[in-house]
Amino acid sequence: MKIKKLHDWDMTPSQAIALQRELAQKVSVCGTLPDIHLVAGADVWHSRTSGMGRAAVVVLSYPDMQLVEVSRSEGHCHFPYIPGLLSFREMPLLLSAFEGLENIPDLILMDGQGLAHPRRLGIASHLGLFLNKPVIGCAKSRLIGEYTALDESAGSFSDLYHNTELIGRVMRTRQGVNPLFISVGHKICLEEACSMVAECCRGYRLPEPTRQAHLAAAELI
DNA sequence: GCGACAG
DNA sequence: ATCTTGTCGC
Repeated sequence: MKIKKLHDWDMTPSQAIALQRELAQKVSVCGTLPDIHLVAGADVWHSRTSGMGRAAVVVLSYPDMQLVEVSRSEGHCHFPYIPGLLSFREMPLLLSAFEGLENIPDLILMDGQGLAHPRRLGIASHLGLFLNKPVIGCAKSRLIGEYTALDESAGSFSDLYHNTELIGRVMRTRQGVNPLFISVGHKICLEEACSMVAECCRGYRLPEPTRQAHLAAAELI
């Protein structure tokens, strides 16, 4: 798929933070979804020894959740992992993988936060600006925000707040497992983001697009 | 100053 | 995140 070049990636952490503050103003935190036929999942795998990484994007049919396409991209990761600056480490590879995609997804589930970020520009929101598509942030753990304990049962949830601001939702997708941290990435509202994640689950903790992207990044697909 | 901290 | 088999629990 075609991707517009918003900006370069060669910058210092403090420049990256300034850029995040600017880009956050362009994020669309609402929007009605179009008809969904294809849903993509994206994830990045990192080697512990070499500085190499591998991004994987999978496209699944909706609501069947059948694998339609896999696109991967490998390379060296230049930017270090710094909490709050994840996209500057993972996005260059991720965008290469999206460029190789032939089937254009209607919606993307990204492994990581969207608005649930100190400057409201987690990797899911950042990705949404590049792709100009609806993106949902679907993280496996918390970056920021507070929430009250949720029930152990599948489907239970709790709102995630940063001070008084609602920034996401903590959702148990399966009984007895740790919850997921869902937040708006781009061009979607929190309610729709949560219902889409729930509709993409097939008995596992992770929704199928994210789960299969994780497998594809580890070359298990 | 100290602890917390997506992947 | 990565390295990794069996093992414990629902």
